[in-house]
This record gives sequence, structure tokens and C-alpha cells, in this order.
Amino acid sequence: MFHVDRVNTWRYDDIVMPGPATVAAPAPERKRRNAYHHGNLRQALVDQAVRTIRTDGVDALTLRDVGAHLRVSRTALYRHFADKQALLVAVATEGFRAFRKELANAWEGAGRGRAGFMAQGRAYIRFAVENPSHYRVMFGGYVAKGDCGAELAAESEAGFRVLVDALIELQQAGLVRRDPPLELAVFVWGAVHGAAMLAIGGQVVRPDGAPEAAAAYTVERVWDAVKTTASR
Amino acid sequence: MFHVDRVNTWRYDDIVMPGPATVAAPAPERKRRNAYHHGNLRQALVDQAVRTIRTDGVDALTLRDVGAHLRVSRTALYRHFADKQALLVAVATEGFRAFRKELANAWEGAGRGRAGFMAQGRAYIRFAVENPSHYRVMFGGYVAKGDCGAELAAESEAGFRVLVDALIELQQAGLVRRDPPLELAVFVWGAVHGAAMLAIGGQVVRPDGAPEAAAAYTVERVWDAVKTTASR
DNA sequence: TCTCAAATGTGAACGACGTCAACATGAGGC
DNA sequence: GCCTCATGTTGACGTCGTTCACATTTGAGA
Repeated sequence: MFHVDRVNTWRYDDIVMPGPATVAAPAPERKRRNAYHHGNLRQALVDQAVRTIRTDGVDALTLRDVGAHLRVSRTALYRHFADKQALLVAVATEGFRAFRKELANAWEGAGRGRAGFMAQGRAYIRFAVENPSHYRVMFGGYVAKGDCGAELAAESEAGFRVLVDALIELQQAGLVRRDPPLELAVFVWGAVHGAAMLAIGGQVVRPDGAPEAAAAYTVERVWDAVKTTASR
Repeated sequence: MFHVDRVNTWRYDDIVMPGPATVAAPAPERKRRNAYHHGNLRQALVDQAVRTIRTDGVDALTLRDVGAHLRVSRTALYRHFADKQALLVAVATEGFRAFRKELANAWEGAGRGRAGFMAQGRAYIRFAVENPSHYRVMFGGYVAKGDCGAELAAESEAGFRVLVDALIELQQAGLVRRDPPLELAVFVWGAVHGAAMLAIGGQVVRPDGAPEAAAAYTVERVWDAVKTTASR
């Protein structure tokens, strides 16, 4: 959860980079296979869930199916997750981890500043377009009913913080208006998130190849919304 | 569906105002009640679905429960809808009807122009905040897998057109930049939609009363994104 | 090396759900 | 008054998430 009313109490010095994201990676998955005792079933379950969601959508995710693909009883899952919801939470958590990495890479890779801001926005939309079902698990309300768990909250908050940090840096450089950073960040996140949702929701049909261009346009407009009158 | 590549082929002269929206209205529901033959079961089913969604969320919607509340068999629904998905489509369609009305009222009520734009944006977010579950049915991917049906498509497109028309008018008044109207509209819709999703998604926790203020802030930033440099 | 408790996987079963097919009932035109 | 069609009911099926009692393996301590 992001608390907008905690603007002055946030601390930005405790960011820790997570381990490598396993999203989309088929995963080794063979350590010791002896009928019983899978080895690392928990991670395998998450990976398989991600794979199924990616190919068939969230609604097609079935515990029985996940178990079958892993040659494991359908109830083995309950030794690692409280229920199906908990599995989805784990999926979302992994998604946020990879997502945060993409955002940070874009920001750093483009050399921060205005270009970094633009790159970060485009990376956001690209992530959603390339992982629509996964993105929906993260933001579509399948999760986060309040019972989301601390790890998910921390991970999504960390992703948000990448954006907040960037905005603060841009403010200090005089490029972005000096509104409360979290207020600004919520606007930016919302705008890009909305564009992403529309892009993957089927609500807006575009000619092929256009998602990239549309994303660029969106980010340009967002920049106009937050830039100072001084900055070009 | 909104086709961005049809910018030059859209026609804006065939708008027809729909009948009064029945969203949230408990509905009379008693015409001729004789155990068999409900009278107007189709509308009653939609109304009950809306009521259940409003109080318990989309996931809690059960055909058996809907039937029970209406003192009707659980399968009576199949005389009026192909399946559960079709019922959700009907719900979304009604949502879009009411939604469009809110947007149009805000735009007209504030006297169009810049104030109308702001009012329309705030009305959008207010609708989402006041009808979060309903809003999720409309935009959360429960519908619109491509099998959404013509009526839903027309209704949602009509809502979108309210925004497009407003933007075109603002362009002609020299208040909004002269980008392709649909490109602009997709950005604006996306930005406000994203803010609405974040507001109702539990991802952003705000102090009470803030949704209105946050909506106002979002709409101000959107205006900065689309206004001409000439307009104040 | 042996033992035994804890961790992990299995199988059968339950209730709820969406959906279907066969049947029952009522309304309205002839 | 009859007949047809729209509309509502009943019973059943298959799938789902979940639970419970049980089986198997692991690993720490003797």
C-alpha cells in the first residue's frame, strides 16, 4: 500500500535490490525427482502458474491443471500455499519484482533526467503489453483485497518508489513541478497504468505496431503535465 | 471498440441518447407475480446482479444466488441470457449507459469549455469511486474478450464519444492542442481511468475525503497535458 | 547406524458452481 | 376451447477449490 499522507515520513534509504526475476523463465525445475518430494515445488508451482496465465489467461488457471503439468497431485499445492489466492499473490509478487527491475533499468539506462523519465514510462507500458495476463494479476483486483500479505505489499511499494525517486530527482533538477512527490507519482502512475490497461484491455483497437507509438505519445503528454514551465 | 486508426472516418452525427439508466435503482419488480412467469425477469436479473455486485463484489456473483433472491429457479436465467458472461455483459452495458449520462451531464452542467472538461474528469472518477465493483465489471476484463456483443460495444463507444466531442470542441476553441482527437482522447481516458483504478484498487491508501481532492489534482494535470500553450 | 518427528505428497470425498436436457406451466392468438 | 410458443422448474453432470485421513521421505539426534 502506498500512503499518500505519509509524504514526509517516507524513507528512501532502505531500498534493496531483489534477486533475479524468474518471470517467463521456464526454470530448471529438475533437482531431485523421486516420485515423492519434488525438491522445490513452491517455485515450480509459481512458474507453472505464470506459464499457464501467460498462454491461457487468468481464468484458465486451475490448481488441478497446475498439478498435472508438474506431475504432482492437485492438492500438493496446499503444503506451500494457503489457497489459490495465495498462489496468485505469489505470482503477482514475482511480477512486481520483474516489473520494478524493468522500470529501474529503463530509468538508469537512459541516463535519468527527462530521457530517463520517458524511457521508464515506455518500459511500463511495454511490460503490460508483453505480459497482459500477468499484468492483470498484479493490478486487476485478483489480489490486494487487503489480505495480500506483506511481501506483495513491499514489492509493489518498491516498484512505486522507483518512480517516486525519479520524480524527486527531476524536481531537484528543476525539471518537474514541485508538487508533493507522492501526489505527482500517483498521477503519473495512474496515467501510464490507464494507458496500459486500455492497451491490453481490448477497449482500444489500434493498427499493428502502434502500441509503441501510442505509449510514446502518452508519455509525452504525461511529461507536459508534470514538467515545469521553465523546462523545455 | 474504439478504432484509433479510423480517425478520419468517424461520424459524430448519429448519437442517440439512451433511455434512463436503471443502475442502482432497486426497480419496481412487481407486475404480475403468479409463481410462473415473472413478468420482466430479464431486467430483474440484471438489477439483482448489480445489487449483488455492489454489495459483495463481482466474484460473489452466483447465478443460484441471483435466482434465489428473485424467488426463481437457478436456470430461469438461461431463457434470457446465453450464460453468466452474457449477464455480466448486460450489467456492463447498463453501467456504460449511466456512465455516459454522468459524463455528458458534467460536461453540459459546467457550461462546457475548460470548466466542463474538469467537471467531466471529476465525474468520471466519482462514478468509479461510488460504483467500484460495477466499474470493474465494465473495465476489469470480465467482459470484452471480443465476444462482448454489439450493444455493449455501442454503449461504451458512445461514452467515449462524449469525451472525443468535448476535446474536438475544445480544440476548435483553441484551448486544446491540435493532435488527432482520438489520440488525445485515448490519453485522457487512460489517465483518468488509471487514476480511477488506483483509487478503487486499494493500491493507494488515502486519508478520508481525499478521493475528491485527488481527482481534482489528476484532472488539473491532465489539463496541463492537453492544453495549448496559449490557454492559461 | 537407528529412530522418530516433521515436512511433504497422495487419494477419496464434499459442497458449490455453471450448464444442459427433459419436463411443466402459463399466455395469447385462432 | 385449443394449441403453440415462450417461460420457468427439476434433476443431473462435470469441474472446481478445498478438506481430511493417510503414505512417504527427510534429516536431526541418539
